[in-house]
Amino acid sequence: MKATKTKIRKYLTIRDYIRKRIQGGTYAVGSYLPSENEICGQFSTTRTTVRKALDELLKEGFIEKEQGKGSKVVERRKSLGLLTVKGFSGSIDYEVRTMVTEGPKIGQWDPIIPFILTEAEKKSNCVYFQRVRHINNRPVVLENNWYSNDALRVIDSDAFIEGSFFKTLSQKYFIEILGAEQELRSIPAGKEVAKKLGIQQGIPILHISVRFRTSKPGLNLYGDLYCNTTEYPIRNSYFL
Amino acid sequence: MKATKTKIRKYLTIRDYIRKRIQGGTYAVGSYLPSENEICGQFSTTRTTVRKALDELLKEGFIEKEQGKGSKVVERRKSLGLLTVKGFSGSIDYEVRTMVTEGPKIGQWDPIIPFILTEAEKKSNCVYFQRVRHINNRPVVLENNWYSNDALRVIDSDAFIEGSFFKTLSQKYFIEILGAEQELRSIPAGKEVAKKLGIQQGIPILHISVRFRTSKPGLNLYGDLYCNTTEYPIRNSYFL
DNA sequence: AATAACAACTTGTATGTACAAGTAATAATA
DNA sequence: TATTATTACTTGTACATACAAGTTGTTATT
Repeated sequence: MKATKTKIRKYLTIRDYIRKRIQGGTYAVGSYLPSENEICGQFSTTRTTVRKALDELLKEGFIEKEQGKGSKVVERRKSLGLLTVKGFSGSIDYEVRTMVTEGPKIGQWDPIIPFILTEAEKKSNCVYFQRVRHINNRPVVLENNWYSNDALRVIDSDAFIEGSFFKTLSQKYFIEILGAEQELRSIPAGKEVAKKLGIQQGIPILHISVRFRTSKPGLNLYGDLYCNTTEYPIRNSYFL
Repeated sequence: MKATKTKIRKYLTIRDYIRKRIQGGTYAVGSYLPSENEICGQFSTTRTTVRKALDELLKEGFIEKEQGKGSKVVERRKSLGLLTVKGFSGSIDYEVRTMVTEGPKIGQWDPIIPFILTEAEKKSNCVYFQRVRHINNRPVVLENNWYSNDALRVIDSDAFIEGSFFKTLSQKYFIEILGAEQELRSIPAGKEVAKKLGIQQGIPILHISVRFRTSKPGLNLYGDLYCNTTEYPIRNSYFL
């Protein structure tokens, strides 16, 4: 018999402790963590172990280190290679306003999802919602989202922190995005999409199917995006 | 006066030593590196330092570790979030055949590049070449590439290892891709692109502008890709 | 007042040691 | 023969310590 001996590993304990405080806002973005020696004191351990914990947070994109100064909490989104909408000319980030146009509500898994669902997901109901992202008051991205209702309950759109679903997951549920798989296609705008994005039918549209893996076991977020890239291209980047 | 004292750091020495042997094929993909203790012996140091070197190679995607077994050399492309062409249904990787259709030759910087060139690049001549990637003997991706001739000389396309430019850079010049920035757009196929991809004009095409950052200072690779995604979507993924 | 030296912090690199835990082949046992 | 235990490797975690190197504010000097 193999007992489920989840050996506690000190550096993971420290990592999780600090991460929760970053997610919850106790350690605010831009501020510095306690020094490595202070953390050593709190957990009665050595710098080797504390530094291993901080290395994890560094890899995960929660902090960055500055020799002689300390470990600074950073805006995590920047360090992930997530797709973002950016202005066509120049590098100005445009203000994106997000409107929830449907749900969240319980529905059926849409066969448009090009990823193979897990057995658990297939058996589960699915939560669906739709959003439209506006730039300069014009609709640019139509986004459908699904996730398993067994893995996470329905969250009312009014409860979205700053209108952001991901931010809500992080700050209220301590759920983080660990990675994603994407499929990109160029397609002519269909009737529905054209209507919702206020463009002519047939205009080339960037279609993105994405599966986000999260830190919550069993929870994947599926997305189906239609982007009007004529004015605002989609950008992403990643570095070692 | 501040002397340029490039303090040698042992773990970087070890990292570079092993990396070159991976790049050059001395440590083949799929094989295991010498054990940490053996490396300790070679460099007369301790496991702490060797492990730090291996951690770097892990981050860079050159190896993966297996407890109780060793450190295995892996195909690096898989661990980078680079865009790859995948089959529409199923997860089979299709065989992609690449044909160099122009160059490499010295030419002008094309104003289509949407990234801001460095001063050094602007002043330098630029090396240009064009490739068409085929799947099942049908053209799917048209790719234009540029780089500064001051940073890297012209490489004859006959010298491409297995037809791959990136593989050539790694194995012959020890130059690695550190990251990339991309812009994605959906556009109607123009006359030239339609002709080279064997499709009708106006069909939606995925247009990707990309800048690859490399490990060689001053060397960026610029790409301008036109992908026919009707049969084969573009995929990429990234994980922490 | 401006500058230089210092002190007190921070993170970075490195040594040395010990034991836990996973893997694989071998030896002992039923 | 088939199973189990042992052994000898591998990587993983953790301790304790030391000094290098970068940052910042204070103190002493000019």
